[in-house]
Amino acid sequence: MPANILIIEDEPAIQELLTLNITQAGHNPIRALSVEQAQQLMRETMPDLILLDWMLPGMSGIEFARRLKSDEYSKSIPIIMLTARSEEIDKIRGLDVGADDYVTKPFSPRELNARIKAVLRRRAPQMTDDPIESGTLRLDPVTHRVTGNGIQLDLGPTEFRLLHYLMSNPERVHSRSQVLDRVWGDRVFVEDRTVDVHIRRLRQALAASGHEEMIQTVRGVGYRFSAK
Amino acid sequence: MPANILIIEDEPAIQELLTLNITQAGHNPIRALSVEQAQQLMRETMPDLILLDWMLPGMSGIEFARRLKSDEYSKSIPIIMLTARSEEIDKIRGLDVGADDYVTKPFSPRELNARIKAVLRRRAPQMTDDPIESGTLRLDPVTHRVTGNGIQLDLGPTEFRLLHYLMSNPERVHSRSQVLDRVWGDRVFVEDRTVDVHIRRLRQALAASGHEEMIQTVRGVGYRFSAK
DNA sequence: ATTTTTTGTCACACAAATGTCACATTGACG
DNA sequence: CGTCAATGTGACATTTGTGTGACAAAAAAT
Repeated sequence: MPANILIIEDEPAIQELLTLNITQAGHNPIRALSVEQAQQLMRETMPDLILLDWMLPGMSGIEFARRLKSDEYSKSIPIIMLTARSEEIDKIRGLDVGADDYVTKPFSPRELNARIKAVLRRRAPQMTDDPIESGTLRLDPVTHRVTGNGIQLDLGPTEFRLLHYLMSNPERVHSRSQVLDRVWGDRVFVEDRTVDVHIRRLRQALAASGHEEMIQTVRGVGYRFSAK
Repeated sequence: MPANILIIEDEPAIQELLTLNITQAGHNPIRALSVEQAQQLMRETMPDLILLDWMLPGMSGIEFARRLKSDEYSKSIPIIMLTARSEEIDKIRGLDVGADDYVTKPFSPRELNARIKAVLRRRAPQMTDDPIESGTLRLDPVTHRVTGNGIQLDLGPTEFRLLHYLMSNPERVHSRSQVLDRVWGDRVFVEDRTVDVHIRRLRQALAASGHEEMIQTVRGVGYRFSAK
């Protein structure tokens, strides 16, 4: 699956190299030579990943990364930092920017692509408005309906959002706090165990249409949705 | 992350200097003035890295390095060679000892620490969320699943973490305390033997999918994971 | 205002997982 | 071949994590 990758790099030669790499890997590069340009481009296209040089004219890459990670709409976008030397990685780590990974220049195309792949795989896919089917179960975000084997399920609002989230990210294990973040909203003071209760209610509702064991418990970690 | 670093150096002055450096860098120096002493100390503590002078009384550093690299139990331990002059580096390189890096005396503390750090980072891959495959065994941290020959293994939380750790660092011997540090957490009061029990449980689970002898016992030292 | 639904939390039950022990087995070494 | 230390193994009590039903407050519907 191709992704939009925003490249923020002021040196044209490296720009070019990165662009080439990303294109060959089947992704869609978006090029910015400065932070200002990047901000402009981000309004137009929401990138799936940002490649960010840490030394930039004007605002430093570090500062920009920190700003991105503190903003509600952009903080979920993974960032890979480009640094000149390996010692700098530790320095940047210490500064506690929210970067997801680091690559040192000069980099090998193989390494870069491997890291891009890893970061993209790690990120949880967004919840869309497209209908989702999993086995005989079907959830339609638009009509707000869930049917299993033809029967319509009766879910409460929270149960619906929970199921929507789980079906959007099948096979993946979700910790309770991850679920709280994504399903309840970002600033809640709700106990972790509350998730358990809602999982149970959801399981009960699913069982009513013959869907048992679609939601699995991974002890000590969280829950997983699977078509099975 | 502090590491045990074995220093093999006969000149007391340089010994002292190295010790100081390593301590300041937050590591734990183990001092040996001769090869014999070093061998003795290696039985007691398994070092994460060896700093080795190439000119030593008795057996030369070169010979010792070669021996270490040919020995099953120590060949995975990285070695940094200390040489008097830069021209000697090429000579030693030509002799094809398995040294991982070289430092010339006199050395700057900064350079030494940088190289130590680099070697340690190279040798100790951190546990990531990337799936790991080893032969027909596959562990996926994201889905929290382990499959062997297609069939899914049923592991407890600790067994999973343990296997994850081992598979992240294969072909390498881990002492019980190292395992406790990395798998259990940083400050536990748990008996060393507890590791043995969990290793056994893990072996049992692996055997259920036909994976025998993937975890080997190195008597007096620890355990090693190997694709075989 | 009253009823109904939804929600978060709690207490308890139950099953899985954990750490430790005692004993069996193995391997190293004289 | 015998001794000793290290490791394998099964059993056990305890701890931990999760399922579950009930309940009251809050929100929504009537």
